[in-house]
Amino acid sequence: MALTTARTMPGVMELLPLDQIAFQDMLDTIRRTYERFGFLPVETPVMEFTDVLLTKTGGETERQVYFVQSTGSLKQGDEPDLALRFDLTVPLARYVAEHERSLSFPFRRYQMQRVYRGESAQRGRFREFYQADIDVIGKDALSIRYDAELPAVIYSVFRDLKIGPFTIQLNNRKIMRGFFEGLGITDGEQQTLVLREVDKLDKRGAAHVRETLTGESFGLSAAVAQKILDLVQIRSHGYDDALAKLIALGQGTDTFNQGIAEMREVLTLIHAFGVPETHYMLNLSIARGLDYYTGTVYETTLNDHPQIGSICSGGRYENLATHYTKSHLPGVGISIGATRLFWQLREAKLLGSAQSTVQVLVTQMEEASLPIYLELAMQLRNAGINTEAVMEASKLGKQFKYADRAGIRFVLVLGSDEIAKGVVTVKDLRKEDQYEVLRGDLIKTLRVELEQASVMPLS
RNA sequence: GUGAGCGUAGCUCAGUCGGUAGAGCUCCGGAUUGUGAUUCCGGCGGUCGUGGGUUCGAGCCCCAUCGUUCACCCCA
Repeated sequence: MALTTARTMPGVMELLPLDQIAFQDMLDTIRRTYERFGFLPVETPVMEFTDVLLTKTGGETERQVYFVQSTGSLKQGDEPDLALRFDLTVPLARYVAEHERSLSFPFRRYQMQRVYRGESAQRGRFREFYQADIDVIGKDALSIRYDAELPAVIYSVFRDLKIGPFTIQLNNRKIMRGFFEGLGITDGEQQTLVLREVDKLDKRGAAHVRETLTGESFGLSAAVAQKILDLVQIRSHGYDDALAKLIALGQGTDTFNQGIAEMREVLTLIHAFGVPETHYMLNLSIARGLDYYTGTVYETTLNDHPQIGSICSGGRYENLATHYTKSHLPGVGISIGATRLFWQLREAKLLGSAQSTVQVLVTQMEEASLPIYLELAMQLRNAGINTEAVMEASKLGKQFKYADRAGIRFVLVLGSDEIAKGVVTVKDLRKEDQYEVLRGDLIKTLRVELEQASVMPLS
């Protein structure tokens, strides 16, 4: 029989167990922080009705959507009425609209699930990937203060992930749009196009942006382009500097003034939340491509690895669920692309090698003593220690090799010598060290070892 | 969706002028019957992406096709 090549589609991340453990640790850290800030868990189905998911027929999103169809419906030639979600914000809008009367507002939810996009294969781009989102949704209104809370969450998450220094970059679209208005760019569409172009500043450089803005498609004068560049090249260093730079911008259109006022309040509260001023800055070129952001926008980058790009982004939107309800539901949210983040951290060798979830391996010295090994293993499990017992007789060397490759740090050896003496040999494969302990002291000893191993892992 | 590059062992790759297919790593076994990750020895593993053409002869040249990677677009 001809074999089928075992393979996965491109753009999916499938991991070996030790990497999977590291990835799950990452998700656990994010989840713990979200919960610590008082966000509630939500899960939604991977599939949604097509008409619900594709309310805005934006060419770009529709191109990337995977449609889902049952075999029967496919044979009948029907159009698919289901599709896979491509982000968590649209399902959130549907969720809030559907359960509006049962939810308490402001609604603070977190959601960590996989989303699907028909991307063409490219480094760091996935067709299936995890997003870890938080959003705060208000009924009728939502205080600007929540815009300052999210950076505090972002700070805590990335601090706890221990992936090196990072910077939360802040901007407000009202500042940008208001500024463009003042320059005579009053058309909303045109403003959006300029926003997108300006957003490329850090990647492509000022010269490229200037060239595009003064080029055919935009047709802006050199003087106007220069004024835009002068604004969007503003960066701050520290809290006082950020406030000073905002004040120095002076007055402008109503939208502009409102943006400045919002940004000032957000900065003041971020300071009050205790986010160190080394970890945030104004970057007036940040715009985000998505149309629905209306005020504050965020982007977070790793200081030592700028090529990784944004590892967390989001912003304020004026109305979440216009397509599903007449209620006015403003919100602010962020999204961490967990799959891409993990992948790029691994590529950049920023992840230490993970240890197995198996904490202790009980080796099999003599087949006749198997009942003793099994009993010992159960005692350890009952004490809360993840324990694997070797079930098949083999050479001790093989059993050690197995433990080493499986990432199991502690190995117990219990042969006739130990049984006679009433002790167990504990070997630490990472420290290359071994010693005997009394059977009665084993659990206490292992707890101390495991505690030390988790606090100070040998990399 | 637009443009460019690359397809040889599980992985990374070599393969001269067109002359019957190679290495390293990995994996399995042994050296070592109570000790892994080092070392040494042995073994498993390929329809050279697929189809056609040129040729006495094609991994190599030509055409097509599929796959894949990169850039743009967009995005986490």
